Amino acid sequence: MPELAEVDYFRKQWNPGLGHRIDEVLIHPKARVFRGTDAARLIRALTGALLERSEARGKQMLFVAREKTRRANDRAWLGLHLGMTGELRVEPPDFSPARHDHLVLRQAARALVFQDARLFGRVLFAESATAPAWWAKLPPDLLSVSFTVKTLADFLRRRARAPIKAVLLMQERFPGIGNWMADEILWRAAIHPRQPAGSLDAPAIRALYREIRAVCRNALRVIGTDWSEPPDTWLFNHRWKKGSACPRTGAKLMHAAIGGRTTCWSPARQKLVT
DNA sequence: TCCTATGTTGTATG
DNA sequence: ACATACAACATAGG
Repeated sequence: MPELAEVDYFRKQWNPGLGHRIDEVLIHPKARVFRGTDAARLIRALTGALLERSEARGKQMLFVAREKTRRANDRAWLGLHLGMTGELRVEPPDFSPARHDHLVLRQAARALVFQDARLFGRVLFAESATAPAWWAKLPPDLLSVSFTVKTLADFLRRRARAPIKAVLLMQERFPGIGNWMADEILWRAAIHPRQPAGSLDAPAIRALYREIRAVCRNALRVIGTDWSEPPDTWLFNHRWKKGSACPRTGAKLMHAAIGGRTTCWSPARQKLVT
């Protein structure tokens, strides 16, 4: 479910817990979301710690806590990835975790819950004075000044033979873009999802750059703020149901698997060019 | 029963 | 080594 804006929306669901102590940590230790993570150490470190702040970068979230017993500069770094079905929510403090509630941070006035039915999500953890590599090495935000037309063009050249739809899903360059955002971007830029990434000319690359930024901005503003329904001028509201019409041309939308993912496009405005 | 799902990753192949 | 394609992961819902 979660892409850039949905992730930021879920991150903010835990805002009521910032500035408050964690009294108890409850986990399902054998859940797949803890693969590669020392869950016992996570419990030890976060119990009694003060939850200070949070951030989101692409689809990755970070929660930073200060431990009582460690040196003043040390922090506990909790990374959360929501996978396909992860969600963050708040429950009353006496809440008991259900089957899919794999991590619960219990505080005096509330419980912060991470749920994930399909277990494609992930929990990361570190204790250190500076951010761990899995956070510090994340690629630059698509709305930051370091994502430029040249950055984009260089990446497309390296992935020249892959369909542009598959390339937009690569998190190493397009953090936060997922299946619906990729389709929305290509539809707005009038680029066919099967178009090889290396075959885009300079005007197409500029259009792609512009629409990547626009879709990120719009998604964060509309969905990321309060999960508002996007307007019908987006592809978003039409892409899920087969047989629906392109909101710009009125022509029938097409669906096919491209890059291993269900893809929706408007053949009336997205043409393969050779 | 079969198919689908807003994601990543390990592995095979070129 | 690098780029590409795809099965696998686990569960719920239509």
